Amino acid sequence: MILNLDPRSNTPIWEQVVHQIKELILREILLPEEKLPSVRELSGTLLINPNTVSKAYQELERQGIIETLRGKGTFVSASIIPKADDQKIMELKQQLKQLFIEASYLGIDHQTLSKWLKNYSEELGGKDNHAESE
Amino acid sequence: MILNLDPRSNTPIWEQVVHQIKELILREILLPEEKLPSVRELSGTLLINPNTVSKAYQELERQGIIETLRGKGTFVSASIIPKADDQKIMELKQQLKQLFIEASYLGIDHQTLSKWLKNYSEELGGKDNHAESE
DNA sequence: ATAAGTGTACTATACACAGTAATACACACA
DNA sequence: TGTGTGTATTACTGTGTATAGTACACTTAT
Repeated sequence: MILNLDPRSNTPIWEQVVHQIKELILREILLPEEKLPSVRELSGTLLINPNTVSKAYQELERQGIIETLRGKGTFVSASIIPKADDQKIMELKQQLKQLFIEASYLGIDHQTLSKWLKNYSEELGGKDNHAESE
Repeated sequence: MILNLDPRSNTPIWEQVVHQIKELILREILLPEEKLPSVRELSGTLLINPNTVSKAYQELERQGIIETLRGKGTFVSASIIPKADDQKIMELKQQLKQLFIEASYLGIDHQTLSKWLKNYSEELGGKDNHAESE
């Protein structure tokens, strides 16, 4: 598995791993029940510390996205149920608001942002996107 | 000036100050040419270090949003011109993509996000919203 | 001139966290 | 038994935030 990591980014490496694996699952490149690379293997290919990979896997498991079986490996969860965590939704809205403000100062209006969102939806969310009938 | 700061947030205090002042300007609570509180005054009311306020002001000036006059004070820029910085736009799109992914795992679709964006636009962007002729 | 108020610069310190490194442990499976 | 899993622990380094204190340059009003 090859991920795009930026050591100079301000977002921690383990968080970048979390983000990109979630994206791979959304894109259905990683399928339910599929086995992920071992901690040591992935740390080898990504040239990062095993502890960093472990931290990413633990965070993904905490979110219910992957499951780990001691001695066997880590696997994509069979069914990923979207959790309507109110706390996280509030944080997301706050983040969206901040993003809108930054966009405003770049001369980008909300309609353009919505258009981009729609593109991302078509590009990534081919799964439960209710798009089959379109 | 009263801002809502969260010392336990992972975003630095000076960055929170930057964000909230940008929002106040968008809301037209802070008007062009208006004087901002002095570094020492704001650090007093916010109970933070003057250096932290100074860092926020310097970042705002770097973005062309405020202007500082030595010995006189800091003021909101007379005209804030949206700069179409390609680099920043790319970062914004990346951030929006990540936000969409997180939303997907919370069961929120792109249409809901667009609706929220529209709300923010009406709530905040009453200024140069090209809404005069519409 | 003098004083007060402005932003700025500099050094030092404390603290938290990311990341690395090395090691050891518990479990599954052939 | 041996190899490959994930996990836990400890120590160390580096980076960045924030605080604290001090000093400087400038503007304005007295």
